[in-house]
Amino acid sequence: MSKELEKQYNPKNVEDRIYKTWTENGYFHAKREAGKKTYTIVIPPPNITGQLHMGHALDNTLQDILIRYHRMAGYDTLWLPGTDHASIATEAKIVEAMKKEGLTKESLGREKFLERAWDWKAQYGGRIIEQLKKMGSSCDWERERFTLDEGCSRAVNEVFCKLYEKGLIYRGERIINWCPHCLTSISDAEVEYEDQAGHFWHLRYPFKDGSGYLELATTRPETLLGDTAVAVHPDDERYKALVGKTLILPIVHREIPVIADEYVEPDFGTGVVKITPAHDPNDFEVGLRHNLEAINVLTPDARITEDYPAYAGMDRYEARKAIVRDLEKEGALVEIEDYSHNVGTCYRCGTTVEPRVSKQWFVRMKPLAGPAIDAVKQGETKFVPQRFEKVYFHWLENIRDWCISRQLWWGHRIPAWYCADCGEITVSRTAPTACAHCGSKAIEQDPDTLDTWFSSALWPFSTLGWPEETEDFRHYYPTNTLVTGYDIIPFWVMRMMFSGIEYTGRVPFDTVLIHGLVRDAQGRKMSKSLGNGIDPLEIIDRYGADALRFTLATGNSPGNDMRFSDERVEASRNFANKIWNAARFILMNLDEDEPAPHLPSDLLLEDRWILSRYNALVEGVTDCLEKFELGMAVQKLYDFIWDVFCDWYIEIAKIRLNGEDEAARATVKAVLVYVMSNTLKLLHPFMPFITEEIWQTLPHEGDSIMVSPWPKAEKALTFAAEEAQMERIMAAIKAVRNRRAEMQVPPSKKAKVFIETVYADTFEKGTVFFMRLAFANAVEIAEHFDGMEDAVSIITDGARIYIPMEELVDFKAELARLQKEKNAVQKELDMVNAKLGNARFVEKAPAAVVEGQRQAKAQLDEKMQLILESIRKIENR
RNA sequence: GGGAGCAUAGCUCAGCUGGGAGAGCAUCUGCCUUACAAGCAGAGGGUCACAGGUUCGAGCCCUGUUGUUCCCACCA
Repeated sequence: MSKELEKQYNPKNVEDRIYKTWTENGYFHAKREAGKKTYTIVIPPPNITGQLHMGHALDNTLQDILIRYHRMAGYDTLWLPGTDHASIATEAKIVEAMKKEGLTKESLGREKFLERAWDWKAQYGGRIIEQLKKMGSSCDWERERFTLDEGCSRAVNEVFCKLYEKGLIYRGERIINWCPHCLTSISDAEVEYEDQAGHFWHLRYPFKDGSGYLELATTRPETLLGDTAVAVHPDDERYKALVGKTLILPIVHREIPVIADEYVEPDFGTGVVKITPAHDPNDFEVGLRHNLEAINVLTPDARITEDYPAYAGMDRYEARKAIVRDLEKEGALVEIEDYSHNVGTCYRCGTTVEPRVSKQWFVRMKPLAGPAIDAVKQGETKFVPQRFEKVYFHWLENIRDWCISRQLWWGHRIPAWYCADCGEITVSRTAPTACAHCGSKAIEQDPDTLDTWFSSALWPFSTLGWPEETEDFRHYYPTNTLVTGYDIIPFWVMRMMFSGIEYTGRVPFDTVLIHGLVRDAQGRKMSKSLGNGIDPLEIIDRYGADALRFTLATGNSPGNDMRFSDERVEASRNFANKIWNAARFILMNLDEDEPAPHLPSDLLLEDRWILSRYNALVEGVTDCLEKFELGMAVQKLYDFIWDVFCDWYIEIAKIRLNGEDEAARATVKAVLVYVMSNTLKLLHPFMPFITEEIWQTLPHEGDSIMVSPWPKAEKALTFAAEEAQMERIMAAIKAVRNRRAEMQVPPSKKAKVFIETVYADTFEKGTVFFMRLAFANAVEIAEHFDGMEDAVSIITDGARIYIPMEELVDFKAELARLQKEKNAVQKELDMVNAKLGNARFVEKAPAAVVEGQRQAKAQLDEKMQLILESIRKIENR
């Protein structure tokens, strides 16, 4: 015994130490090696305010698996990390913190506020990076970026100016989604709709000429203050004659016209709609078509303006009550109906969004969307799983112009200056000193900043140095795989796609690997408000990062949500411990100066079998990784390590390890180390820490498992015949164990085993296995044994096994069991015979399938013979 | 209203291009067998939601139905 490991694997003794050696050796750093294929992933940058949650843990586990695999497979591999300034989320947090000190943005002023924001970034921006390191993420930290750093900011300015020059960015007065809490505009993608219980207020608007009234219904009576028309459908016979007449708006007593517009659905409600262009997106469109005035009745924080003294200062909901009351007084309220409808809310704070007319900057999307659609249609970028293409297409095909200006301070300030003299706009990459149109010095920069996602959209190339033609950009762009959740497709994936195509002329990545959400054990979304979030760091603390990663990578297929539970992590932890102990066992048997494993030539059946199985594993795991079937890869590794290597090979290896034959000992040790250390390589992308720790302890060549070459499948290691022989022996051993368990024979009771078979050569090779694994104290093999009438008999694949344990044999039970077995085999035989008897099956099915059935039939026939014989013997007793 | 996912063992889920119904957990039985009780050896447990269809053959492909989850959508 040369080296010893602790009895249980303790990740805490391992993880930080190993991570440190990796970074100290610069293994994560991409070196732009000539002649190597590149593999690049840019990280979805987490928010600087964020804490690592399960979503990050999953996302980064998948990325690290891909990165580590490709690095070992010989690619020049770059995983570029960084963080996002997350303007609205961060600003909200800072404002909140300031509130506790009695401060507001305005009282502090822009400059002081930004100082605070940068302090905030310095304090919290590094926290999530440290947490990513805990996960084992092998990012190139020397290339870490931030969306608001100098380079990214230059890219943002460049893009803004380019698009402006091309006419793809414009400033205009439009109706936008306004958050009265965050006090900023937000984009369509940032609005979340939810069903809210509300009411339908049926109102009547009187005609000016006293000829009665029009009845209509609304869910938002308070917007009545801003009504500038009432609309009906042009073909609606009921109202055709009324179009053009004038109504008196209740309460306000303003004169408004009845107009005809196709937008109105005649069958809905009374078929009459009040039109409030300033506070409803549809009404806004109607207003444009009919030249209606858009009267803004709400302040930015959604209170009624000073223009309506009776309600001035009331918020939307107070005003609603007051106005309904007044409508009732005026006799304009007909009835109130319960009604549930879809209401837009701010994705950050949940406040009900207020559609609002205001002057904002927009990106003209139609010209940009087309090429982004084509790129995916033509397969330049593909989604895994493919079905998510539909989400992508749907958004791009129905896209509206992107509102990019935000009334926030934390972010990229819009590079546009307004001239006080001529009123023109100067857009410039660098701060201008005078108006580009009239030369006036009286210019002032737009106070607004850009949507966070504007800079995120440039992330795959801004981080590599673009707009400069840097070495990194030339070398690593376009990137390869983007890993993200399906909820981010409209926010980010789509925007990176059109941005990449527009600015660099190339798609930013060739594959988008989409994963689902991590839910709690009950299947609920993890959320702060529910308090059901599971902290990945706590899981790491309890079970280790490898166990967490393994759990996240397994039992889940791409794109589907997964449930997370402690039980699953426990199973992963147990697996880590299993590997640990397998390694411990091997190490116990190695000498101090054991050389790195080279396969000897005097291999036995079981050596060839395990090598052959290992070889198939290499092929399978590699194939799965190439196809992004990470869950399947990990399952294959689990099954091989636990069920094949540990449960069978190690047990069998003990025979020679405990023997005296030094040559045999050397051979089995070499095979053990060879299979173990190479399997560790295959497992390394999934469980980087434990694999490194063990690999370092085993005899090895090279400095670290993470930079060692990925195993290759070799023809020379495929032993089909040995696999088949071994399977036959294993089946026999299982049959013996099974029978003994049924008869409740304790393992301590050893027995002689007689194997009656025509496959003597095969079973000869497995004689010792029976002693070790089937509780035998002696094994005899022959084509026929006499005098076994009183022994327990077991039918297995190609053999009948006798165990003389007369005192335990209940012949009645034996007979019943044999009958049962006979029936089972007969059933199988019937099915096989039916197939083979079907001419169309034999003719049409692939040759391999037919051959497989023939072999199955032969095996079943053989087994049936053995069973019938046994039955006859018992009956003849 | 449109689109998508899911429905397989008691629970959570795999099952890739059609040919063996599987894993983990839970349950039951027997084991401290000198790597591992976070373990070992066994066992039970399934009309693969339902109804049709294609096929020699369907958990898998097609159509429909039901249930469920999610995304999108301007019905005031």
